[in-house]
Amino acid sequence: MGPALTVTAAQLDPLLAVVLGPTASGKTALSLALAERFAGEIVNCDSGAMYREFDIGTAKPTTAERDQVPHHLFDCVSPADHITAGEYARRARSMLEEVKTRGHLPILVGGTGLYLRALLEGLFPGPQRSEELRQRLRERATSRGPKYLHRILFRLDRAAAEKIHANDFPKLIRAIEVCLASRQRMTDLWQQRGRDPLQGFRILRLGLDPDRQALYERINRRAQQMFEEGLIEETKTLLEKYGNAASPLASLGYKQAAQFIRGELTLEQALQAAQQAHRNYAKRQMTWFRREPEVQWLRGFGDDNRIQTEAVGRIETSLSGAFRG
RNA sequence: GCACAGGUGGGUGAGUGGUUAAAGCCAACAGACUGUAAAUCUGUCCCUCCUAGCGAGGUACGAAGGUUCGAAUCCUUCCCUGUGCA
Repeated sequence: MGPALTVTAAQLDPLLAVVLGPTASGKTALSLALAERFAGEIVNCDSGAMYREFDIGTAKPTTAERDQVPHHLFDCVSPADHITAGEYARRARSMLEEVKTRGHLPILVGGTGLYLRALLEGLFPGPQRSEELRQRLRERATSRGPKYLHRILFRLDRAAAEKIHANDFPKLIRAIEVCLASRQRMTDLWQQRGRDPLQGFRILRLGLDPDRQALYERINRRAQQMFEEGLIEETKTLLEKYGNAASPLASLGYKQAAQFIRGELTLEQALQAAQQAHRNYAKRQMTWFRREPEVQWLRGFGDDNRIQTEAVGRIETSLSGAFRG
C-alpha cells in the first residue's frame, strides 16, 4: 500500500456533475437519467429557466419531470426583475452546499456559459450594476456618437478598452461602470482580486455534442412545438402583465412571438425567425463550451440510451476514481 | 401571339460603360465574451497559387454574338420568369 492508495473516499471532496451542451441537445433527459441512477438533485444553470411564467419558450423540465427528482433554481425570479451572473453564482453555490449536506449528487444542468463560469470559476468581486449610471451612459452614447463609450473607457482603463470592441456597448458599459463605481481600473481589479473558484467539489463536466445537422433539425421541430403549445399566448400574457421591460422577453422565441403580436411578422415568419435564432444560439453555445476545460464529450443526444449509459459510466469512474489513482 | 417588367455570388438585393470579385442584409463557418448572456460583439465568406499581401492568376452578373481601349451595365438574337392584352 503506497501513500497514494491511503486516500479514502471520505477524504475526497464530493462529486459535482455538470451537464452542458447546446440548446435542444437533450441535457434535461440526460440529467434526469443521471439523477435517478445516482440519487442526484438537479441544479439549473440556465438563465431563462430561472424566470417564473416563462415556461413554454424556455423548455423547462415539465412538472412531471420535476416530480421525479429534486429540481433547484427554476422559477425563482420574477419576470419583473432580472437575475445576473453574480447573483446566480451566489444562489447556486449555496444550493450546492445544501445538496452536499444531504449527501446527494448535485447535477448542474444548463446552457448559459457565463453563469457556469461564474459559478465554477467565480467572478472578480466587482460592483453590482447601477441602473442610473447605465441609463446616463446610454443617453450620452446616443447623443455623442457610437465611439463615445469606447473613448471613455480608453481614458479610464486602456487595457480593458483594447480588449473590448468599440461596437460592443453592453461590455463597454459594464467596464465603465466597474471603473467608476470602484474608482479603480477594471484591469487592476482583476489582477488584484482574481476569481474565486468553487471549492469543495470535484467537478466532472459532461458535454453533449450531437451531430450539428441533426441538432438543427431538432431545434426546428422544438421551436415549432413551442408555437403549437401556445408560445404566442404565453408571450401575450407576459406582455400584458410586465410590458416590454421584462428582460427575458428580448430572448429567443419570445422576441419573435412579440414581433408577431405587434404585427411586424406573420406567424410563419415569426416561427422561422425563432428557429433561426435558436440555431444561432446553439452555435454560440458550442463556441463557448469548446473552451470549457476538461469536458468529457459525448457525441450524441442526451435522450439517447447509448449516451446515457456512457455518461453513467463516466460518473461511476469518477466516483471510484480515487482508488485507481 | 403581342405589350410591358425582369433574369446579379448559397439566399435576398444594390449597382446602369472604367477606383466592381461586384454595396447592404441574411445564411453558413470560425471566434470573443468576468454581473441584462436565450444578451452583445468580431472575423471569414467564387476558385487556385504563393514570399500570405489594399499579392498573382483564373472564373463570374440567363446564353451566344457584337460595339468599345474598357461591359453586370450599350446593341442583336435566343432561352427562361412574372404581369397585362389577345
